[in-house]
Amino acid sequence: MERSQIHRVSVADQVAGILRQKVLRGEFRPGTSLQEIPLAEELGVSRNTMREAMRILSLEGLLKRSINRGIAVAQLSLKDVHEIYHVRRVLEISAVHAAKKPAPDLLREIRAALEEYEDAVRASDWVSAVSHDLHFHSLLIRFLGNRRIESFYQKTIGELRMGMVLVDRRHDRPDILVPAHRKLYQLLTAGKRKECAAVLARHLDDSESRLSRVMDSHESARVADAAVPKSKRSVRPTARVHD
Amino acid sequence: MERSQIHRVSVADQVAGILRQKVLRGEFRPGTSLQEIPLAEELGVSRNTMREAMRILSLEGLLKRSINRGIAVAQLSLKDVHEIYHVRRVLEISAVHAAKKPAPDLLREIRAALEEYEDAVRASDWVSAVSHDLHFHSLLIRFLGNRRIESFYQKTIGELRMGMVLVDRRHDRPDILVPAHRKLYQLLTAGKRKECAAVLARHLDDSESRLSRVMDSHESARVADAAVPKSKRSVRPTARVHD
DNA sequence: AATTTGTCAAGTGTTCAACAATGTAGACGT
DNA sequence: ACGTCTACATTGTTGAACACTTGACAAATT
Repeated sequence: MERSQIHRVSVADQVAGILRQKVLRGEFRPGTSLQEIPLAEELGVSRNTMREAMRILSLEGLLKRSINRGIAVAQLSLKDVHEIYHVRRVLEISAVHAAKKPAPDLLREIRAALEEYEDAVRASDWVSAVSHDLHFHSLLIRFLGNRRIESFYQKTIGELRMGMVLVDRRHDRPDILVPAHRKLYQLLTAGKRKECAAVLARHLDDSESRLSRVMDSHESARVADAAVPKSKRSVRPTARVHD
Repeated sequence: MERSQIHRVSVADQVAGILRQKVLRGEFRPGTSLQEIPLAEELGVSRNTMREAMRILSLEGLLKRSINRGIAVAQLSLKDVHEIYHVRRVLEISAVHAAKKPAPDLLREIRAALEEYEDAVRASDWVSAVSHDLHFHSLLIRFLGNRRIESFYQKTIGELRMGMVLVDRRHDRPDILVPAHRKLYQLLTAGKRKECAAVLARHLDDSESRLSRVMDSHESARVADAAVPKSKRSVRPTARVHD
């Protein structure tokens, strides 16, 4: 018996976790509306608990509520992507600057993430590659040693990930970003923080414009699709939204 | 008829707003436990709505839930204060650096906040002074022009404010911090961002150590108080907590 | 034909009442 | 004083009900 924390979490939290995974893995596509009753029945919980779970996710930014009209999976706009990358720049660069004498354990973890990332790329497993890429960056944030910043970063990255699973991977080539990561790790261990920050800034700019380009083409395709009058869309793109 | 947005928000959100105010104004002291049924009846809403409202606030960090034991107003530790000031340093300094050519409207708002702050200090209205002080800093964040960062900052400041209302104002002298703010504004309008950032960093350090000192004395007083066996405490300070 | 109005079903927002699961406090015996 | 047990209080969860909005379609109007 080696459980430091007994596994006691509320059902609502568990449901929120399940939904979160489904959203982040792309099982629920952005824009699709989630209805309380069917989902609650599907997971075998009551409507109230499902509401609580959805409330959690909407506060995390993964779901958008529009009052009396229901809840839908959040849809990232280009502006959102820009904003999220701005967040990343501010936090990750601060983190790198804070890595004056980094903990060896953390550096080891970063190295591990890097290797897994490279493995995934070699195996052409893009989904896994994206995951390890983001994990690499999440580890950088740990240099700040700040729980609040970490959870904010994590939440923000979650939104980004949701936007990334959508994109058709054939349109992007994650392997190109590998050398940048290797360089980052190298500069970090060498203690060249300033240079590392500069490389990181360029890398994030590059990554952002890459994603923006892909999303832009998708966006225009989606809009063109919507122009066809027949298609009944379940969710209005310009709904008043709160939360 | 000149209502741009008809006042349509869910009851749960309104309740959350009311509770938020009460917590931030110090009507609910940190550590006090909030019970669902009495509070729900007091505001004339059902228990479920109250639960939703409390869920919102606990995700904001103002309330702490410990499963099956209830919800209590969050209590800032010295470590929390340190972490929050760390967040402030990272974000506010980034913001000042981003103020290359600041919007004139924003500068005007900052000036207004500064003057209100000074007025409050002259009137010895400490509560109002703290409020305007924090508002001044919130406006700095706007230089980043990033909704996500702003709401994160706002949430963090909320936690801090909750901790500040508790401290007996006689132990601190907010007036001392006025010149620093004036200097910040002055450097900002002069476009001396680097220097402004330096002053800001010092100011935040000063502010943190000031609050820490006051809280430390309170803390020890509180602990000593708790040592008296008779006093029935409604909430255990070391409860396992989630959310 | 185009616009307006009425109707209706579906879904959310909210309430209520109950029960189960858990934690709390006091009584009890040792 | 120390644990154990029991009764009570509170939270967690469920299920059902009702009021209101919304969106879509049909009917009525111009």
